[in-house]
Amino acid sequence: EWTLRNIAAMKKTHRRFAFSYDWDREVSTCEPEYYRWNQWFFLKMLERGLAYRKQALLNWCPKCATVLANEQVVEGCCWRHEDTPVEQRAMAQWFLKITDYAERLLNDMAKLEGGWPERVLTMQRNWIGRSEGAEIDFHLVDDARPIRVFTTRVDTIYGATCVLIAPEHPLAETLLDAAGKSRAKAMVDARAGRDPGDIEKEGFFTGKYAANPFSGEQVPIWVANFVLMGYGTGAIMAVPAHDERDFEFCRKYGIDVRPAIRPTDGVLGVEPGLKEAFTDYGVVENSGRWSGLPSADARRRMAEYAEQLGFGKAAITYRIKDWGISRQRYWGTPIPVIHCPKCGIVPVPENELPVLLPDRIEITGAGESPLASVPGFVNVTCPRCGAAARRETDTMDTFIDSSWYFYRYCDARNTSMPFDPAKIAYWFEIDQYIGGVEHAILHLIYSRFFTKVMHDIGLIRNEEPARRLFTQGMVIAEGAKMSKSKGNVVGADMLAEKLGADTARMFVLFAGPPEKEVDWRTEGAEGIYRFLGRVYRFVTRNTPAPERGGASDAKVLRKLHQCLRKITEDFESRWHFNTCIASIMELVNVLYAEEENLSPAVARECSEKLALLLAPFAPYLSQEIWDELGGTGPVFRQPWPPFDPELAKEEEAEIVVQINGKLRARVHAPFGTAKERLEELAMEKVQAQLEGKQVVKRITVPDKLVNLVVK
RNA sequence: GCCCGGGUGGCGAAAUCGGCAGACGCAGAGGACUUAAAAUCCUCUUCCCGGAAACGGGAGUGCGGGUUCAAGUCCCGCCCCGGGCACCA
Repeated sequence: EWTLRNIAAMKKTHRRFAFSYDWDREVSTCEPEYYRWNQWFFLKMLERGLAYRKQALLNWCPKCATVLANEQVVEGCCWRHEDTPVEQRAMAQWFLKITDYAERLLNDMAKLEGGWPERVLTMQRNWIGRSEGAEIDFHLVDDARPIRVFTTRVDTIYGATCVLIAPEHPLAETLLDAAGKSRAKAMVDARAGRDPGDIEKEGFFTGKYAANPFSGEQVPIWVANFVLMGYGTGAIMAVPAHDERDFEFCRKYGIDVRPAIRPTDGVLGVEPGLKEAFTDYGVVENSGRWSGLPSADARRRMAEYAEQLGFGKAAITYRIKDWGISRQRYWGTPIPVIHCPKCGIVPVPENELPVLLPDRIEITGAGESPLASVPGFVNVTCPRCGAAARRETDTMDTFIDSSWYFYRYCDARNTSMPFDPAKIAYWFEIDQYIGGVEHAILHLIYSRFFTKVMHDIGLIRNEEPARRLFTQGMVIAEGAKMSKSKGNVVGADMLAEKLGADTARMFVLFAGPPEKEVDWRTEGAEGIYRFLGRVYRFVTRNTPAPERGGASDAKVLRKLHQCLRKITEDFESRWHFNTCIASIMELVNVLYAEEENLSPAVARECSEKLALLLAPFAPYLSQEIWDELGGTGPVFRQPWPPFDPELAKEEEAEIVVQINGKLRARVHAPFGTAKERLEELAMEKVQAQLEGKQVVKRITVPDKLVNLVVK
């Protein structure tokens, strides 16, 4: 940060530089003041209908004894306990309506293009999962009740040969007999915690029929285990001829496969020759008045038609679901509401915030929040009617804390607001944010959501938190990601203990570019230790520097300024600190080689610059050297040293001479030597190899290369 | 299955815009210093062929093609590894 600030100041470009570090080490999110503002935000959202409570099937981690958000379930397991499958539990829980923001979260990604890694944007796009289609009502033949299905391909509706509902679909309750219900229940249970790819498609006929509103045709209604209640309407029309999953299902149960789309340049597939579903767009066929239309037109017009006749409409479905924030943990911000038997859900008045955690509690892990067993916390009076009431005992997901901590940074001691909007207007957006990819669809989507909510409340002007995002690679130790929560960070600590913090830090930076994943090995660390020793020895034996001739001064100064240039440029752009360190090593190697011919002034200059160059990588040694040299104060108070492009310039250009693209020789010439002269020099040099050949073409890149094409 | 990354010496890696492949470091070999060892300093270290050596020649960036005077880098087709998403209708 010191280096970047200084470079920015030097170039007078970036006026502001804000950096974010791991939040739970910086702003303390478990302080009463932080709770207060978490709760304040929650109440604002409640006011706006963005926070709500509902009974739902939720992901439950038995180890954490709490529910989790969808984003926190990884391959059917808890994100903190990767081998513990989550269970489904029906509970009343608090949600934040992130789905209201799905469209904006998606559209505003255009602003992040270029500044955020494409990978992260793609992951968010997939997670939001916008899908355009139509909702269409099929009607029960018996009593005309509608079954609403979602489809992206209305154009295939004449090929629908059955309607499939999810086993937990509300209609199942009324359509099925006792045996059917228990089969449906078994399907739901069999699905829990398993990889969907491993589950075979299964279903059974409900005995009922529904009418296709377009064709009037009556098709059977089946319960199918691969239809998800949580997506779309929980019911689909199966078009086996044009959907792979439907095809597999219908073939298995002998349900009709009937084509309704033909390839644009082909013919309609006809039974029984159909071996697989044709899922591309094409031309609508066998579909009454719609036949002959291209798929894209039919999709649009059929949705409009359904809307006119009142049995459907164009619809957009998102994969993202509302953010479940209730946790049955002790450690978290209490959700500031009171349940009154008369008034229902009553928000805690703002002047009573923050609601704090009780001190003495017992953690039972019994499935209810630990707070529920503290009568002094639970038993309250309703702020509205004064009747005896119960305080909400769930606490908030800690991802709430991390969603806005970086705003709090700018005004951490404010006690009348979460922060002063004027300060945020000055600092934000964040110029550069740094974090791991593992947060692509967790923290990085939540904090974008929070930013938009705060914008809508009128607190901030920016609609995105960070202009640029850098995702550092993970450190892998014994095949597992190194992390605080896993507690396997010992490698780095032990290295620091053995070879010092400077060596440990520099070794990690030297291992590879920061965006790349690294396997944790300590084998090369001695090399860094040795290098730091070499630096220290050079400085100490040259302070004061002995009187010597300066024959190598120019050469050494050139290397020094090349190194300064390299690091300055790299800090501004790529952050490839491994090559920065390599270039300091090169400099030190030159210093060792040329030491005997170094004037005292240049030796001194190099020592000073080494202290500054090393400061970002090895701060302790750097300060040590700085003191040794008689420098005052912290080395970090010094400005970053500018490089002199003139001094960094090579004396002469080295010109590569190629024959037919193969390296044959090198010649030296002053920079800017004319093309003709370079070619002359090159021909001269490789004369022997041109014997008996004819030069048909000459390609010359000034100051770089001459390529002779010969026959 | 779909969408991203990536594949370069014994190892970590470098080559930033199509222009010297392997910088820098680890490991290894040899030498200097030392009674000796450690530490330090110096030299060598992609592979193959020739040479006592200096050096010379050839091959080479996962595989097969292509574009170009010139390809690790661009294009087409494969293989392998890592990550993300995944009965999302």
